[in-house]
Amino acid sequence: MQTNGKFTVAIHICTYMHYSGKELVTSQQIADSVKTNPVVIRRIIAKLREAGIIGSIAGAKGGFFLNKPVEQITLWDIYLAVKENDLFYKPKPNPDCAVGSNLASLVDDSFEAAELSMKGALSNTNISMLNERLEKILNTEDMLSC
Amino acid sequence: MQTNGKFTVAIHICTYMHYSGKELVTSQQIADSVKTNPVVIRRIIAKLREAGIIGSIAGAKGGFFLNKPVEQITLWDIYLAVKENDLFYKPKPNPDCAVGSNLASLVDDSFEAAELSMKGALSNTNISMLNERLEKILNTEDMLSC
DNA sequence: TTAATTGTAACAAATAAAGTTATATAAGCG
DNA sequence: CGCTTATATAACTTTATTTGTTACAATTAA
Repeated sequence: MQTNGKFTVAIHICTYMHYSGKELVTSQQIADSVKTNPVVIRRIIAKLREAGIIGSIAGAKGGFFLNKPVEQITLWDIYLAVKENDLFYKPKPNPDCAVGSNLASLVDDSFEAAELSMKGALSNTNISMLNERLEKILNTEDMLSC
Repeated sequence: MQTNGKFTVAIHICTYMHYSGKELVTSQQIADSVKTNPVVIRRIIAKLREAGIIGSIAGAKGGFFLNKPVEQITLWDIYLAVKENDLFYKPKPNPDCAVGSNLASLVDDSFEAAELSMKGALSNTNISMLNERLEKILNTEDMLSC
């Protein structure tokens, strides 16, 4: 998986939670769908929780739930929630070189603008829409759920 | 460095080549500016060469040169030249799960649109502009070049 | 012919990401 | 209350990716 794998898994988590129709899903159930470990899922959910996208209930019969209307959970919200680094690597200054010592400030605006430009594309899609697309695909197939 | 480190270094390479004012620069000179190994530089240049951005001359007194007018080398051109993976991780389908088996096709359009949306921001800036910004900064400072 | 340089393969080291184990905490239920 | 199931999170291990290094063939100027 790449650096951005968390984003994709986070979308998977939200889509799965909505699609399942259950009020509460466990990290184990999600992990089965994603084919990974429950701890990996809980780590990503921790970030989605901080962002107010997911809520959790501890203890027996506990689990996770979507904490906002699915129409209001966009891919951009999820992107921001799980983002850890800037999109592009910020060069470390090399003080011995005119170019190397200033490169970061030269590209900073462009890098920020590029990342922000994705907002438009990613805000267009929300979890409700992903679920609609999914239902449409599944109506034309026979498919097992997990 | 992140996955996108090559992009930043590639910008550094082009900016350095133009700023140096030399007709030919060696991978060693660039490596000193970036603070890395000449082979690392040549690997990135190999991609910039494939994209027609940089040309090379082998042998003694050889080196690299910018193969296009600096006004026509945009950050988007460089991004495409050194890009190896898609911007976002494409989920591997999990055939045992309705969500997991279809997620890739659900997010594909959004992911592609997000990546393409950066074109606007990154096409706005070219190597000539970065050099102008650099000269402006250096005029107000005293700085060593390497 | 020698020295300097690119081009590239092969390998090593470092880094980052993901996966795993372990354990504390919380809550439902008999 | 004590057992079971679940989250929360820390610590550690494993794996994968990226970067760095070494080595060497090919090229060209002097």
